[in-house]
Amino acid sequence: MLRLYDTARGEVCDLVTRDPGRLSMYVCGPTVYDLPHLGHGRYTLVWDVARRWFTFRGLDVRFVSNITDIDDNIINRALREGSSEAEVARRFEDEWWRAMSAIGVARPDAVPHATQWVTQMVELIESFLRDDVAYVTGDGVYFDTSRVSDYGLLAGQALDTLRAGARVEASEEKRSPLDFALWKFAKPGEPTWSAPFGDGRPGWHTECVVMSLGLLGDDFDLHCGGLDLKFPHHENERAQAEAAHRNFARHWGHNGWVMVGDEKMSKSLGNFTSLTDLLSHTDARAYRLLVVRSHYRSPIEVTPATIADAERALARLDALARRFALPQLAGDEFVTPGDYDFTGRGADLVERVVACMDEDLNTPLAVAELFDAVSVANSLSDEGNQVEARALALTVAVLFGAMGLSVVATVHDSDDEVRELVRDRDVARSTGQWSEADRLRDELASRGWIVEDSTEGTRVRRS
RNA sequence: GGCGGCGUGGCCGAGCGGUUAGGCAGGGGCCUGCAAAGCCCCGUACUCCGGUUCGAAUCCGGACGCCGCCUCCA
Repeated sequence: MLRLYDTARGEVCDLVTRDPGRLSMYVCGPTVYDLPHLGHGRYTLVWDVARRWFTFRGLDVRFVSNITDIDDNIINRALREGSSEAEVARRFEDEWWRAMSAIGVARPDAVPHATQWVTQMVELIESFLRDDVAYVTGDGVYFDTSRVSDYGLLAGQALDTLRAGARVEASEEKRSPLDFALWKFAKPGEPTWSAPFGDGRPGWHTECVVMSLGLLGDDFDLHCGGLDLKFPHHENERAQAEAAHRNFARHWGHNGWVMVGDEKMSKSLGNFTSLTDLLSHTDARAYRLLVVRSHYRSPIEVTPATIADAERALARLDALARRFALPQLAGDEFVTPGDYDFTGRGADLVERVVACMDEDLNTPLAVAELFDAVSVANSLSDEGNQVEARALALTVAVLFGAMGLSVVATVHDSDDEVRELVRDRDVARSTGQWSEADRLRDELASRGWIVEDSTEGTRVRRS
């Protein structure tokens, strides 16, 4: 039984899906007004791993994640750049998918765009006005949070205690500081959609309720996002669903922050590193490994030291892939167990990893099991037991693949000159000319190649 | 002020009542012409103070330190 921490209940619970054998999940996507940073990278990786794992475990997963393509930040950026909102949104959405593809995060099954769902949002807001759950002010339509009795469930706080600490916003017509905008009336020059209660644009919290319910239906299984969305974003989504008398997510998942020193990485603090920057000098797989080596609900620190650590660990996996000529799995195709016949040690490993992963996606424990198996596979091979060794190594690759991490056996393409040096060195070694062989190795090293001798002759790989 | 989380060996990071977590780095050995890769051995850690227990990193109480949310944020 798959188990997962549910924020609403505050504990790890059985993941009982609406339809047996199927799982619907919605992950709150980005607002496209800037480059994706490491925090976006972490949440997309975490939920990509979850999606792949659920698939590996035999669930038919439907994965929906939105793009918020209209909001204040986009408007401000367009204004600053003298371009249009649509242009800004399109440009950064392109950047987004480029980054996602670079870190190996699979495309969602559906990608709703806020601007495509305005009609449904307007209908929802109208119903709120009709039911007196929302009210109109000078600048928009607001949701009356006092109308939802259990408002604060996700935050774990009662409404009145939330209000006590809320900072008061200036020039506010809201009845309560907790009330939130469902709709913002357009100022001159801003993008606008017509609505019976006044032309304008939708508020952020309204998009996700409408799109998640619209695409996955009432009572869908899993709603995920970064911990910062827990409150107020997800709370506000919940409140709307409740006010609309619709069953919302059965289960809530939230991932922890990326930290910079002792601070959370965030746009407002300005302490972020873009994914593009990271990937310019780091194997994207190292970032995925770094992410799965800690639990998804814990904070992680991404520093040159932790990245370097992950890169070296990854090199160990790639060495395994080279030694056993393992296939490169993961990528767009999801790994499922049906294609493999696990026996003996491999079957035991699968069983152990499944136990770790099924219990609230304990990837760090699973990774520990896998690294143990790496040593065992190498030992078996050292002892000459090639059949068992390779079977176990393959199982390791399959299970990492199930988390979306491919091990890579690729011997990088070398040019003619390099191949000649390698050939010369093999000749020198076979005739015992050690100093010549060493000189050729140094020569290769100076060109950025690491030399590895094997029974099949000299092998080189990029340093 | 309210709510929540965290403090583990040089670093990263699991565990959450009794058994070696794991990785990286470091030391020693094996293998190798020498290396690389690989294997073996080595650190005996849990912020502090009390308590419960045959036994606590793990439970309870307290202290200290740190972080987050309550406001846009993945």
